[in-house]
Amino acid sequence: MANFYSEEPKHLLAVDCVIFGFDREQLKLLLVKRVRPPEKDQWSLMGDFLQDNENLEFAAQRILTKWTGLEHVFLEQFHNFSDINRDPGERVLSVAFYALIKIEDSDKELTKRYGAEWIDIDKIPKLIFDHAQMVEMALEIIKHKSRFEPLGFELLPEKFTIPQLQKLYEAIFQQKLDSANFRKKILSMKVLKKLNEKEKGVSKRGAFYFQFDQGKYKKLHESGLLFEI
Amino acid sequence: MANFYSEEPKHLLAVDCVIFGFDREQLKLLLVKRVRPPEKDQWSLMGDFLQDNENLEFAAQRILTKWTGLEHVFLEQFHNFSDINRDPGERVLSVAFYALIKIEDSDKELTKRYGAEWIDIDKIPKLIFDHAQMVEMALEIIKHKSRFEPLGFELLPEKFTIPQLQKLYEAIFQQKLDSANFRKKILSMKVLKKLNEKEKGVSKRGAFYFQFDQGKYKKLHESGLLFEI
DNA sequence: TAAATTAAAGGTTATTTTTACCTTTAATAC
DNA sequence: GTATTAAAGGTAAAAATAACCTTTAATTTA
Repeated sequence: MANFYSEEPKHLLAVDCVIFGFDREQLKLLLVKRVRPPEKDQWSLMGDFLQDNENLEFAAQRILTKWTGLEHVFLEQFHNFSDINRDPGERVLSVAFYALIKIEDSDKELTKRYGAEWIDIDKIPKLIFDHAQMVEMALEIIKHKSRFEPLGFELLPEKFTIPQLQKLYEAIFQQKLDSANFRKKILSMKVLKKLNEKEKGVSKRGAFYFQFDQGKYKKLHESGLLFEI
Repeated sequence: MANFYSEEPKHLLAVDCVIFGFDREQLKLLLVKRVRPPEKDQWSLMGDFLQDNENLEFAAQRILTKWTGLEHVFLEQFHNFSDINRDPGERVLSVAFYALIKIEDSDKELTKRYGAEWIDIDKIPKLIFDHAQMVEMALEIIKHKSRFEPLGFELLPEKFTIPQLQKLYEAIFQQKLDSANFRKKILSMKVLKKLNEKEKGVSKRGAFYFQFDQGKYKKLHESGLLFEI
């Protein structure tokens, strides 16, 4: 490939991932203690440098697979952090992604081996660089976005009950919801498929399992948006 | 500054701006014919390479000032385009911004001198690289975002009438709105200040001018969001 | 084994918001 | 001075939301 732009400066580009999970009670983030200087041993998001042979989405997926073993994760870039001194080591721009994963599908062995930990979003420790800002922004974004897009399902197992789904939204929005009204609303959107199977052991009566119907959602979405909580 | 990451690859980073304006009738984009190869003389967004001494926001503002003369423009990064071959010249990642400007405040002399043109969004010509994709995404984003944030005011003069504001939203959403209901809704948000002055020459009766009250909006926004169209 | 307990699931009603119009008003044009 | 037009304000039906109540299906306890 020719050098069309040889006079222009080049930059180090990092990809950092805010990885969200939900353990049936609380929203959690996957964090790790940084293994190299600067700020070695401080809590950090998962990140790496963009390589020449990959685009940003590929790099983010590569990072996610490294730490969780998962291959097809919901991932979205949301902001670039480009202040000149944001990394005390050297100038590095960071492209921040957020990821929504089903904790129980992830490779806990792998996560543990690398020393990563799932931490409640209201117990996040001090983070390196501008990572706290990344987390805050990612939280704002999923809070807003999950009102209009079916993000929630990315955090739950394939089969989930309506009370489980409600707990998730309560964790995201940080507020209690009326269970009867929540049920009505979510069912009125016609994107859930009821299974003939009940959850055991949690409540006496047991709640029916449901599945998110991606196909139905796509149809609705194409015929003018619909999903709203 | 030490070289902490000397083994990592560096990348060319462009900043491209989707610049929106509104001429009282139609949403418009500022476009220009590219002055250098590859794809010289093809229509393009305004862009430049990120320099070492600036962050992304600074670079975007620099580009905007160059083409419009305006200094404090509404600007927001919205997506990175990073496919390895997106630029046929050399690998360049692009950080795309959208800008909302008041056309009448811009330096038309400057715009003209550089050969830039305001083009209706439904008459956009073929664009270089992935710029069409950038425009499409920016449009989607302002369409969604202007429902929940007072973006519209960035595109109108300081003083505007409610029918003017309505026309703008009709251009953004690409649909007619009921004028009585639109008026009620926008006034119910209590972020407009009515001026004791009427628009002349457009309609017989003349419509009162209003101003957007940034202060009131901020107060409302902080006490839980409010703005919604 | 029957009664008590609990959360799921469904139902009801009042309130608020939205939508679709209709009426009045203030200016200009004829 | 009357007709015309769009601005501005008003109204009523319909839809959506929110608050709360009842029934149901299971488990636990007596």
